[in-house]
Amino acid sequence: MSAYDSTKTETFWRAEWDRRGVFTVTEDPARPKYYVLEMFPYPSGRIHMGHVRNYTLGDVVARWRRALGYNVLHPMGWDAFGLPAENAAIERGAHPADWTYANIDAMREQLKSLGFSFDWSREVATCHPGYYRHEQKMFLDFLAKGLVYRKESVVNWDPIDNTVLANEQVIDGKGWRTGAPVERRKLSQWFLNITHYADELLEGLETLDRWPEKVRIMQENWIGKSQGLQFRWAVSGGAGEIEVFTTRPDTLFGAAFLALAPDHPMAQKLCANKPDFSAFVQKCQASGTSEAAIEQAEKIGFDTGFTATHPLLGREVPVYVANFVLMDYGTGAVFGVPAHDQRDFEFARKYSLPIRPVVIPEGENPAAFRTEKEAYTGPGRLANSGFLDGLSVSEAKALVIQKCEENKTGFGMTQYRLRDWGVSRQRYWGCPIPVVHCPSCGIVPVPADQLPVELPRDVDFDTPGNPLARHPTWKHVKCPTCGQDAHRETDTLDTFFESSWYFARYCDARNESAAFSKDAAAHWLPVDQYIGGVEHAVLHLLYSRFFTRALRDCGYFSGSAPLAEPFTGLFTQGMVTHATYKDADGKWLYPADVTPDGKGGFIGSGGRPATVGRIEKMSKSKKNVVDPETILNMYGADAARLFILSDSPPERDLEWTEAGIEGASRYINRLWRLVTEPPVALCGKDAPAPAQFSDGALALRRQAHRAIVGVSADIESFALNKAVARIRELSNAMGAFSGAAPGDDWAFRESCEILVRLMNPMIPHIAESLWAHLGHTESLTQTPWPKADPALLVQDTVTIGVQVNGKLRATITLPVDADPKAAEATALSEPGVQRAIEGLQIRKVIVVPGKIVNVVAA
RNA sequence: GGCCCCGUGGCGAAACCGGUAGACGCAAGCGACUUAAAAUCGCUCGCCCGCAAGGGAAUGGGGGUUCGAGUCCCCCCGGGGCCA
Repeated sequence: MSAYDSTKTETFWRAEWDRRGVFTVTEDPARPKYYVLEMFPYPSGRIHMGHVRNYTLGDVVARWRRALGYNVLHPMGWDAFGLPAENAAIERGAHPADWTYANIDAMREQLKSLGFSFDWSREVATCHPGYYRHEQKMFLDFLAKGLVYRKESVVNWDPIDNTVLANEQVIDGKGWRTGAPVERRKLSQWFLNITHYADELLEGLETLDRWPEKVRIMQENWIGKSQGLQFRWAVSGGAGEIEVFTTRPDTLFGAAFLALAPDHPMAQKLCANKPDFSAFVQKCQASGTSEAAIEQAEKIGFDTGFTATHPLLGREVPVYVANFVLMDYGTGAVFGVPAHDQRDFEFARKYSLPIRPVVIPEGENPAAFRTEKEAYTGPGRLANSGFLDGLSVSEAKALVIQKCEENKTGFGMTQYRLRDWGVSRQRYWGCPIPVVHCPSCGIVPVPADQLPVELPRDVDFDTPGNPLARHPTWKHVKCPTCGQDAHRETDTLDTFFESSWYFARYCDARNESAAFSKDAAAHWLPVDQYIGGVEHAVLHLLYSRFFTRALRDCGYFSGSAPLAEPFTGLFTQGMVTHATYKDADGKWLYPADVTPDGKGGFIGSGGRPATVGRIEKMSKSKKNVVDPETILNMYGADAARLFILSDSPPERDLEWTEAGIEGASRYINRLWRLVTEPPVALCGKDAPAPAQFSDGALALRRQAHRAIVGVSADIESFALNKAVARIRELSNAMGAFSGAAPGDDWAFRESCEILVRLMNPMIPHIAESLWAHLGHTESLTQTPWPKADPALLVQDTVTIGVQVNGKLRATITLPVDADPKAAEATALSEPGVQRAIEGLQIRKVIVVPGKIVNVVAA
């Protein structure tokens, strides 16, 4: 038999799968459904190793579920709107649409060459009007439902280009292209009311038991629910009242000061005549505006000279303006309790304010307890707090809220860190927001029968700013209500909008009259297994969870089974990393240009020495990238898939190495030889099983049937590196098998057939080829997963360790059902055990059947 | 600073409910085949002592629980993530 030709084999089988249409799926109510989805890519033009890993994981799941008899939906599409297309237009003059569709064509070919079992008939591209017309309808439905509103919001403004910048286009506070300091401008923008669902999104997390704990915690933190008290303090001299929010109403008696955000209206009012105030405000802004930066910065304050009246004590406390109070959070005003908040503590030290403990840890004497070095934030009982004394923290919180509600100075309330989702982008390459601004009717939705509002094709990128806004005709329309001159909204939607519902579109991707039919959604949703990078742990996943609820409330799903969670299972894969290389000048080198010098060092192109740097995530900037296409051409899809599944558990980072892909490739060739040049001549395909097997054949059969159970469990739990190891173990045993006894050929063929089916989800091309070689005409894509024979899974003997005082001294092999007395006797008769207990008294012998014998001696 | 995750041979990793630590692979070494190389096949391969048989200490460090701890508990060190 000739050497394995991966290119020929792989090309043949991909064409064959295509010809037979084996991955095109329709709803089959007779079988259980399984929806496996990988995060769709941005069509940058080329796939990278992260894609290969992501889609290989999904493909294993999809092929395995099909073999188990599920009705599997496994689609693919393109997250096709976004800034890079506009950059290409500016830099190369390519039209964003042409550039995007060309990239899609190129990447589709690349994905196809990896043999992924996608149902390409359901492919979507979010930039296609056939996709975004439904999204525009959703926007209007949300608008009608009160889930969309408009408000003023701050944007990053580049004063040279006269354009709005996305956050990622702002580098160190400067525009990425112009380098000009970015200004903050207020614009009227569209928002989605995600906070309406804050509680539901939080509660829903508890039902997601097949999500990583890590991601659930991230979302919980992001939503950031906190319960507390909002109440009023009167400012001295009749200057007004200040609304204060706190999550620690229990510590009210420890209040030493009141602090306002620098941009709080009351701060502006109280300090209007103070000459130093504006300098102070500038100083606050200099330390940065991010929450993290403020936390690191020194706590500074500005004494307004005013006091505020403590609502329960009647005492006066000073009012400061402080850099650590944020206008965005709560009411922009806090009261400071130095003994129980670290920031307040530092602040009080600096300005010599009293530090009065009011929560005393259990077991401490209230009279003696002091907070000397840092604030005490733990639990305890209230003291020095009048009517609260002796209560627990939670009891005191409830009582203070109750008191404030009784005397009408405040009320209990819940705060969220989560903000509403701003979806307006002043960009061309996005989904147009389907509304018209009319001078007399105001905001008017575009009537449903006029959707989609399509992007105009004739735009220019010669001048900065939004091409839609300066297009000569596009935005000028008649008001749909009154018919007078009006203009279109020129903002487009955030691209997270498209990715918030694409999983639902796949259920019914060619539906022209609706985003998806209720029946199709009811059949396929929710996604049973979603797979992607952890970088989308918060935004994309939270937005999708929100969308599903918003769509539900707009009647998109059938009433009998209203959907809340779009993804019931989530797997977040690790990154693909690679060593970095630099030349003598410190410039990054591509791995492809670096070769080992055989002495542990490396040589770059031109024979110049190269140094190896850290292993890092593959990135273009560090050039430590390996192009999947190069790998495919050299080793084939199966080898690439196998390597990416071997060794590293999928949730951990995977280091791409040349040695690793070489090893995978060698194994593919070994498999080929194992089946095509077997150590035992194969018997006929349908030869009857012999009545008796040799010991060797029996051992091989046992191993093969155990592998079925093991590999199944490993795939189920995403331990694909272990699944690969088990397959290798089985093939190693088969390679070492040399039986010539009657029936050995039958046992070997059986193992071959099991092996090939087990490896099929991972390396499907060679598996198909070997399956055909074994005489089968049916494709593996139609072949059920092998079933283990229970009789071959039971062990009749077991080898266990014998310890003396916890140290291993011997191993013994016993019948599985040996009684403990026999196990003890065998164990004690072992020479190693005898040696170890020589001169000692046996105190006790612990026998755990099937596990261990431990002799305790002294 | 808070919360969460992770530290196992030269390397990537296994080790189920606490019960033989290192499966599987990579790298390395030796040998066979070959005129030679590649490929392939066989053997060795965590550390220390020992020719061996065997023994000793070992899962980041320290302590604890237990007949028995990589696994459970406490403290510390180091790395990573999220939120501040």
